[in-house]
Amino acid sequence: LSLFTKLLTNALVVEKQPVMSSLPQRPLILKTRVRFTVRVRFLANLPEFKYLLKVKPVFDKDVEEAKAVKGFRHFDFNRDECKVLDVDSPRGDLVTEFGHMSLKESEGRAKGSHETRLPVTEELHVIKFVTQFQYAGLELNIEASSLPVVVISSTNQAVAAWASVMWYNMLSTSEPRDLLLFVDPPPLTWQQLSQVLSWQFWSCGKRELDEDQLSVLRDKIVDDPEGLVHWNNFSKNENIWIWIDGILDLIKKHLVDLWRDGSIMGFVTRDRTQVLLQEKHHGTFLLRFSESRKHGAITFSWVDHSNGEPFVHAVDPYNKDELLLTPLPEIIYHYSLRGRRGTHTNPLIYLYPDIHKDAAFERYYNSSAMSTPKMSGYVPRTKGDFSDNPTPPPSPPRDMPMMDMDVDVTEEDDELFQELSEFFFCNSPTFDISSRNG
Amino acid sequence: LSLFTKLLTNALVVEKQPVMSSLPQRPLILKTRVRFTVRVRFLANLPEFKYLLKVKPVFDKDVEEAKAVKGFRHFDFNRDECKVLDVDSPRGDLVTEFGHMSLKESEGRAKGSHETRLPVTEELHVIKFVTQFQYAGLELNIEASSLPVVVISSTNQAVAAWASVMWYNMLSTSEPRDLLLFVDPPPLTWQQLSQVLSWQFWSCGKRELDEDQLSVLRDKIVDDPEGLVHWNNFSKNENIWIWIDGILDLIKKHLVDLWRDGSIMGFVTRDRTQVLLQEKHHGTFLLRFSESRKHGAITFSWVDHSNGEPFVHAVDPYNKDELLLTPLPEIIYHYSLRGRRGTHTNPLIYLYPDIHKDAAFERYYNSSAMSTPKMSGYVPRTKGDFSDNPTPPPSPPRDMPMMDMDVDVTEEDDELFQELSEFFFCNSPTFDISSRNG
DNA sequence: ACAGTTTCCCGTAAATGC
DNA sequence: TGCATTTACGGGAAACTG
Repeated sequence: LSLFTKLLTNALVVEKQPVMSSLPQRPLILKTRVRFTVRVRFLANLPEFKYLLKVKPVFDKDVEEAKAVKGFRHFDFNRDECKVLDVDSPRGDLVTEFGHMSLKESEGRAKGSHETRLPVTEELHVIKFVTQFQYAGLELNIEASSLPVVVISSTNQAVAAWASVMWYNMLSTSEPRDLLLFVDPPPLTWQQLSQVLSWQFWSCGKRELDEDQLSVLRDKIVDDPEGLVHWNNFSKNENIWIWIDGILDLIKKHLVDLWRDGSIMGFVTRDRTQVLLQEKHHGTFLLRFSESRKHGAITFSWVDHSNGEPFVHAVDPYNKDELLLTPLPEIIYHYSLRGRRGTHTNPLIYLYPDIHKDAAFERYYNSSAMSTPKMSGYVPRTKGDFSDNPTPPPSPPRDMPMMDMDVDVTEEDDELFQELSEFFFCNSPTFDISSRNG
Repeated sequence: LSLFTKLLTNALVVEKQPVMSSLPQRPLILKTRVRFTVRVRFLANLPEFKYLLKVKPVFDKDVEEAKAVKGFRHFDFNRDECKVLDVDSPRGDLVTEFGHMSLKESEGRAKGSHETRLPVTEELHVIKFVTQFQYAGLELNIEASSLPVVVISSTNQAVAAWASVMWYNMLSTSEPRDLLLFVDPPPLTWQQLSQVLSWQFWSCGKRELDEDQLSVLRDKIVDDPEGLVHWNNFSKNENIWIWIDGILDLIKKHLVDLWRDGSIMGFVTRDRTQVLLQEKHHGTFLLRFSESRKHGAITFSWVDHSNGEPFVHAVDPYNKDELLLTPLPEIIYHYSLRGRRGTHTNPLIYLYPDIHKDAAFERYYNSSAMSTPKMSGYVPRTKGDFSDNPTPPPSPPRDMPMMDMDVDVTEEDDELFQELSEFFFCNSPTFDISSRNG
């Protein structure tokens, strides 16, 4: 039995509580003071080591990069205990679970000036698991490392942290782990970025971005002659990502159904909206996201032929608060404009190109909510019955993930390394999508 | 200089952060793990004791009652430090401030069965401050106690805790402190309870309850032939208080202006609404609180003469979520009913008895928000400009209070005791109201 | 199983640090 | 002073516990 020195890690981010789905996801975002769980699994099936391997988690162990960056933060685990690997009955693997883990910032921090420090969401850390044991006169130090971890202290940093995670992933498919990636972050090609963005929409709304949508995004995001996207424009100066993230959140919370159905064109410029609608029937409308509201908002534009010339109107966008109170299908159903002499009419008839709105949305009308709202006689309205429980996307970016980590220990084996690295990407949404949507 | 053994305390609850208002309030509700501040002041002006008095806070010191109740919880302070009394420049008093205090439940809890335990919101505790010093060969133990403290662990317990605080206050004006009051809580007279309730409305909405409103509440609350109100009916079985508290919260968050103006009749039965409205002009309406919604909701009823017979309509009540999005004056302004042939009219014309709605509410209309909402052309709506910042009531029940406590140390002095006890009640809202509103 | 109680943690606001 | 980062804590929901 020859043993090894080089170790491998694969990190799995899992749905929160009991759904121990095994869909692999990207690196980790951990929030200080918030509980997470790590499961460590010995890759080689060696039940004879039961109770012999004592594993200890260490934060940023031997991270040279940390010393190179001034003001790099230090963290510790709130509990600092070891666990002994035990046999996991179904598969017979050696595993253990660190539950109730959480991070706290530790004092010994070399405070660098603001200039020289990396923003916290660009600081990459790792959690390593170390074990030491004797066997046949041999003493071995085994180590396994997590994928990079972004440590945040407040949920308002999660958006920026997620941008880092995406950028990191696109750049380090098979390269060695580079914790200083954001000291001088390389640009992405539009091809790379569009792919990640599309995954995000799949993850939140069960549908990727189509060519037209991607084209609008490309025009917004790419301003480099060579078609590259620079980190600073993506997540710092222009901060396109914060805008996209607001839309993803809006979809996830209030528009999963309509987005999955493809009823939301979403990314269309005003000009193009004008062009598309004016040659359509009176009352044709489309749904697009607000380009100015940073926290995600959706609006509808419709064409009006009643004055001879086609005229395209647009409504002030609806944000999350409003959609929480009234789901979009209901808003569309009840939308009405005051005409001459106090008459009211609903100008929304066909969803672009020519689907009657009821054909598109009828299944989401909620009978009790759809009666004229706030009418006399205490009409009971049960609001949001179908929007309060949208099918939750499996493990979406915006959830703070539990950390469920298979620490895979094996002999020196570059092939396996390669295999697992690919595994990480192949099981990502892209793969799933291409096999589902053609 | 003769000294003393009997000590006195007066507890002041103060607005949260910097507003060190000195409006005295009732006993205390403290939430575990939430910071509070206690200021301790030596009543006698004895600057020569500067730096000689070392004060230590102790939770439930020598509380015999605690031992009598099975499962009585124990708490400790998260920090356990002493402070030395120093001279406070403006007044020359000896004071000190315990900042960053918080409570945590301690282990040594005698767990009683559910049956025998007091509900946590009926468990009364005290915080005592002890100091020991030598003077002229005399060694003295000085102690001062807070008014009773209700310790909760979650904000959802604050409503029930506040009920306890009110009940306690009405019953222990000048009696000795009884921490077991809720083991067998005495009833209140309607006279007593109505007074406290009225204060609550003053505190949240700057206006007390009038005779008509109190009469409706009396009919709802008193079911005892002798006009007594029993604790079980007030805060347990029927739990009238949770309903009233929801309304108080609604007022505080969304209706302070209208309530202060007296525009909200609020407590009116449906029957009486019918009687009042049907003899009024077409379009007369009144505002009343929902009697069924537990979390506070308001509705309007109006009389319609357009079909010959007066008919009184009512609208489905608006709750906090809805009022957050659209302030009530705006809702009333925009309310419209679909009539025959698609015409819409606003049935609300006169606020009962005969004030035109614009006369009553015009000052609360927000110009940009009042344009027809969600019309075409991206009409910018600035929602809630006048409702997001209602004048906050000074130190309202629903805020988790900081604890700012004058620990008043004096010689044996029953008169002062009496005086301070009265002070506690005389500076309560009642007094203020009667001197303001006549 | 259940009800009372506590913990968990997002999201906003405020405080803090540099 | 301004901006980046952390803390505070209400509120809803889940977890705990007898």
